[in-house]
Amino acid sequence: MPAQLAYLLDRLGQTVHNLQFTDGLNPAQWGALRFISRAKPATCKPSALADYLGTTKGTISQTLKSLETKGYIRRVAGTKDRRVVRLELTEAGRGMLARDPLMRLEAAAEEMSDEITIATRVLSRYVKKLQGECGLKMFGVCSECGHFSGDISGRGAVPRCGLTGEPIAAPEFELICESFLAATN
Amino acid sequence: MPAQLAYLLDRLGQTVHNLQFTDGLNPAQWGALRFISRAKPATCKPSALADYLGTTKGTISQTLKSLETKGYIRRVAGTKDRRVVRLELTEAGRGMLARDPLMRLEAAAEEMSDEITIATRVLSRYVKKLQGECGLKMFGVCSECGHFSGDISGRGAVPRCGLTGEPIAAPEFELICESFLAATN
DNA sequence: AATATTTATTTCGAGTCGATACTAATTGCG
DNA sequence: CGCAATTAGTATCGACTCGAAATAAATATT
Repeated sequence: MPAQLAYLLDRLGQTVHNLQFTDGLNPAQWGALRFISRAKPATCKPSALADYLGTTKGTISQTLKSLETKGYIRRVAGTKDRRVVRLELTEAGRGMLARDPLMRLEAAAEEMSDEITIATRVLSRYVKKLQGECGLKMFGVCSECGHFSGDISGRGAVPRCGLTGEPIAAPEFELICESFLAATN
Repeated sequence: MPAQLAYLLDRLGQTVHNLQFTDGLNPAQWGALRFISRAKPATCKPSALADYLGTTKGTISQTLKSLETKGYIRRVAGTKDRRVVRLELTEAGRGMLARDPLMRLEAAAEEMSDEITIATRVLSRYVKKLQGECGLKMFGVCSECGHFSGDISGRGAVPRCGLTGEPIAAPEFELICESFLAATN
C-alpha cells in the first residue's frame, strides 16, 4: 500500500471524531470545554479558541452560544478591553469534563503503554511539523515556551514571560497560552 | 501532563479534519471518494460507506447526493438486489483523487520516514484496538483477511474468500471488503 | 400465497459549520 | 482632537450532519 500513513491517520481522525458524540455534545463543544479548562485566563476568549480549533470566529460564536444555553460555560464581558469576552466554565461544565470521551484514548493505550510512549514522542514532532505546514497557529504551555525565562523549580530566577515581562505563577506553568513560541529544535 | 496521548491525538484529528476543506469538498466527501476508489465493487454501496466512516445512513445519503450533483460519482441501481445502490467514480471523480489533501500527510513525514515507519506500526495496532472498543465496524483488504485462503503469488492454491467460496482475482487483493475478518493476533 | 420481519436507502427537521457581512471598541496617525 | 484602519465578536445564509421516521425491496413465517 502506498498511502499507509495517510490511511492510518485518516482512520484515527475519524475514530477520534466519532468518539465525541456523547452526553449531548459534539466534538467542537468538547474541544471548547477542554480548551477553556486548560488555557490561561487571558487566553480564554473566542478568538483564541477559534485559532486553537482551526475554525472560524463565526462558528466558535455559535458553539459557545450552545454551550452557554446548556449551562456549561459563562461569557463575561471583558474589563480592560470591552470588545473581549472572557470565557469561564460553570460548575456543571467542570463536572462535564470528568466525562470527557477522549479519556478512552488513554485507556485504550494501557496495555501497550511502553510502545505507545515511544510512538507518542515521534508523533508529537510530526504533528508540530504538520501544523506548521498547514498554517495552523501553534499553542503551548509556558514551561515549554520560547518566551519563558527563569527557573521552574522555584529556586533560581523568578519565572517570567519574555514577551510581556510579567512574572508567571506556578499554577500557570502548564496552561495553554496564545503567545506560545515553539522552540526551534 | 496526564493526558499526553489524548491531547496529541485530539490535535492530530483536528489537523487532519481541517486539511480536508479543499476544492469545494469537505472531509466526509473526500472520505467517500477514497472509499469508492478502494473498495470492492460489491462493497461500493451507501450502507458500507456509512459503516466505514462511522456515520449514519442519512448523512451518507446526503453526502452522496452532493457528490453526484458535483459530478464526481454515479449512483447505479443494483441489478441483483434492487434495494442496493452501486457507487461508481466518474472520470472527474478519479481526477479529483489526484488532488487528495491527505497526500500532504505523507509529504510531511518524508524527512522523518524511518521513525514514522516504526511509529506507524505501533499506531496501527492501537487504532485497531480502539476501533474494537468503540464498536466501529472493521474493514480491510482480502490479502489480510481471516477469510482469505489460497496463495497470493499465484503459484499455490487458487485464492478464495472462505466466506463466499468465490475465487478472488489478483486486482482485488488490496481492495476494501465489508466482510473483512481481522486476524486474531 | 399472504403477512410479518429484516435490510437498504431516502426523506425530513432541528441543530451545526464555514464563509461572509456586519457592529462595536480600540489603535494609529495626521 | 478627529477619522481611517484594525481588532473582537456576533448575525446571517446556504450547505451539511445527526437521528428518527418513512419508503421500498427482499426474506422469513405462517
